[in-house]
Amino acid sequence: MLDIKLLRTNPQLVVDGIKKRGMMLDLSDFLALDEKRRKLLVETEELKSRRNSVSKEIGKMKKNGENADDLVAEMSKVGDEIKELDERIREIDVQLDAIVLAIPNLPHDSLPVGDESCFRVERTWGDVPQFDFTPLAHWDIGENLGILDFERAAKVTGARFTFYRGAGARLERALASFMIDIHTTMHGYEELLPPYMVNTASMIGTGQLPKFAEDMFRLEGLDYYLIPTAEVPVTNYYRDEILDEKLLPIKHCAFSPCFRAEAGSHGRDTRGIIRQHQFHKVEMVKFAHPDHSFEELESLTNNAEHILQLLELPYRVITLATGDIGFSSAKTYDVEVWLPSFETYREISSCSNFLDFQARRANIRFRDQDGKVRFVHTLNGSGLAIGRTVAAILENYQQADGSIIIPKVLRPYMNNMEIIKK
RNA sequence: GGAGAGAUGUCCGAGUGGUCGAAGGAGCACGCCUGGAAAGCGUGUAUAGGGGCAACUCUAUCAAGGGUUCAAAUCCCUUUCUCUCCGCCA
Repeated sequence: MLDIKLLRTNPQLVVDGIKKRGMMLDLSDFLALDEKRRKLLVETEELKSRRNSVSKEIGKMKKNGENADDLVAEMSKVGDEIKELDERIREIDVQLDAIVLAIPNLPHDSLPVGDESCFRVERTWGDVPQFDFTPLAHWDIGENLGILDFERAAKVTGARFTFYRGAGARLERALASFMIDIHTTMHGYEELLPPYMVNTASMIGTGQLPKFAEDMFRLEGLDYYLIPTAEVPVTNYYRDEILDEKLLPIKHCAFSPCFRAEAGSHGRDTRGIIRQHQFHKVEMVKFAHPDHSFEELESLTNNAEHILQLLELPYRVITLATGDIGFSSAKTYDVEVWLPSFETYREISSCSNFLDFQARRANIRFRDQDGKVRFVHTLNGSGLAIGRTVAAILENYQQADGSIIIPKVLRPYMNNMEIIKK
């Protein structure tokens, strides 16, 4: 959520910022409602002030045994007026809320301006593997080795679900443990294992709601949603709290399954495990001092890259353009891993600085040295998406005979298994 | 699921209709004291939103929402959460 005062005092700046996303924003309704609200607010507050002082007066009179019936009758009327005004204000508040919660964050100035094709490549790492045979797609590799079973998953559940089997399942678990271990021991993140369902307030806090309800799985009859990412429970961990400045930046990592309805992506990535309704991810979340959040974004991104370096998977880092960043983000780096069968880099981590956008929604603050209470900056990034990491390993480490060499760093997590073969 | 108790400021905790934005304590900040520190003492210490656009002032906030009342932290209702006992269960 953007600062209401910014919307009020500099609407043009907001409109221009949103325009960079390729979206038109009309704030005239907001400004009219906001002004009307403040007018009513003054009215009702004057009446309340009067009621408060007269009520005190009545109290004194009664104590002295005087008759206050006239004042009581008058205040009864004032009370009715207040009730009516408050009701009108509440209605306006609902409308204002709906408007403000639907406005995305402003893109940071450092972003390339344009649509999703306008990303900027920041760096590439590792050598793209050369094969003296035609490399297979990970779904073919997985099925050939009997470690991925799409057909039975479709029978048991439906499209966009997968059974991992044997060494495949083990690889997935090994990656989760490996990533968490690196982040907790080398990068200084404290692990959280969060609930996999959250309430509406949490979904609003991180920005999934109210705009993107169709992307989520909601439990019937309950105010619970399956989490689309651990970002939601972990960021909301500190919702409505005032943090100690000395503790910033607070860094948490979390392993969790992620559930996404993938509405609107019919026909995209229908094969394999790139786009599933359920996948695993290790997420990194930071709560940072506003003065240092962009430095924290750099190190967060480096932490994600480090995992790929240890796994010896080639990747690149791009800065998303203004038209491609997520609703809540001000700046996003995507880390993209090389997938031989796609002959391209595919997103495996998305690292974002949300500034105070989420903190304002979720009311996460800190007390600074002067005793002032301010919003923190929140950041998060995948570290990494595990299903996509499995896909990358299968494709990049595949051998001519269809077997898979297991990356060295994972072997201790897999009972020193070195190769997956039939 | 049944019965009961509870939810107050950064934290602990008092407060059962009017003088309560809220005692007391801890913590924190500043000052005094000290060679320095601790202890002591003193002072200060909520958030949000209005209006003046500065000193200032008003309103709201004692889990959330609604109600009673001239007036609610305090009374009533609903919801959420926490704790205890029972039941059930991994």
